[in-house]
Amino acid sequence: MATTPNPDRRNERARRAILDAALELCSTQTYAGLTMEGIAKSAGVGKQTIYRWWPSKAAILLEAITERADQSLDFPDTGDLLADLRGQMYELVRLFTDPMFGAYGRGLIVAAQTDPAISAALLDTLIRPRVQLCIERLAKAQQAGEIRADVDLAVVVELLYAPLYYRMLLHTAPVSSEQVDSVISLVMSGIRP
Amino acid sequence: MATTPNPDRRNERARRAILDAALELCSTQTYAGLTMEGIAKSAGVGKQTIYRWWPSKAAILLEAITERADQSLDFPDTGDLLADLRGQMYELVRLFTDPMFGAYGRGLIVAAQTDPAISAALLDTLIRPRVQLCIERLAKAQQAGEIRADVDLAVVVELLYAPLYYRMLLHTAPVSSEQVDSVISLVMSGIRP
DNA sequence: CTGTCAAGACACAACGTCTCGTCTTGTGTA
DNA sequence: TACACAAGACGAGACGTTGTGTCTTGACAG
Repeated sequence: MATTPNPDRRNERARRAILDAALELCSTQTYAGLTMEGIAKSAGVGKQTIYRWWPSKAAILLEAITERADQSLDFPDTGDLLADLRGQMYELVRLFTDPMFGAYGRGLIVAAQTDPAISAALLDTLIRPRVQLCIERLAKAQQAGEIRADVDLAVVVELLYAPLYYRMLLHTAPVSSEQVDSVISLVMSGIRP
Repeated sequence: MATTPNPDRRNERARRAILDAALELCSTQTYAGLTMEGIAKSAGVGKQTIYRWWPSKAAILLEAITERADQSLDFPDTGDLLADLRGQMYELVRLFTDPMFGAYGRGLIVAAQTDPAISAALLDTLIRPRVQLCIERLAKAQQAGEIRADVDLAVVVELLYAPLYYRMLLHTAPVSSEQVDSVISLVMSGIRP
């Protein structure tokens, strides 16, 4: 069909089966080993049903992940900036070192290198909202005088999180909570009044 | 042949043609569009000749890049730490924003996600030697009292360079010399005595 | 009764292996 | 030193395999 499909008549059972099969297969093997045919077979679904609703396997994964990641989007504010940052970043370390999430997190970033649509969706739904929340938390601290007024908070966020992505993607060393502590310690001493 | 090929009888002309064709094709199209058959055809070479000497297209690119990157491996030491860092990092920005290098740099990192051999080679030949040189330059500054004695220099290097990789791979914002300036400025104020 | 569904056939592209016949190269012999 | 020759690297491309994305079919649900 060249015409756009009708979402009202969509079979929810098939959608669920496809998303679940994609995550299931991705945790079993590598992202590279994930195929449309594999997903279709494992979900008990025709290939056309997949191609009707998703343009690529990366799009499937992105939807599956977004669905699960929507929860726990809030950045804590206990009044203790260090503790809040540490808690949030430890959580990210947990995700990055989780074999399942690690596999498809890397897979999505890989897909984003060649597929601009995936790149944009990844940024819009996962990365940027969380960066924004971190900036807002830092802004409160800045207003409270815990951070120098001239510091660009967007740069601080990059400084905090980039080393985690760096290690995850380049495999120079394992992502760890020790790394988080070192990074926070150095960055904090650079932005304190 | 199951036996290993004899390097002494290797045809240098074919090797050159393959490496050149790989770089050429990689700059023309995307890394994903790079195929063994394409390289073979473009180099005027049989596929077997490629498979005899390289296990994957990533291995070809790695060798081609290493060959060119060997030069200019030294980290400058003009006595001015800030200027030295800035110069070296501007150079990296230039590479990352170069369309050709950008394409196969990203390609190599992508390949490293699924191929441990590529990952190891990438680290050993390109990443770690340069990280080491940066650490050594920082160590001199530390001995000269420009950096606090308790600062872990390996973390500093990650803090400096990770944001560039972060932007290159996640496409949150363009890699730029302005970013370098912000990062250096924040990091320096965190490590000064 | 229109459109989605599961199933699978289809043409295409790239993979990695293989088999040719040709040409090159290192080595042993004179 | 000169040369002959076997080993093997070469270009070309056929081959079976796998995954791609599209199309067709008949069943069935909104």
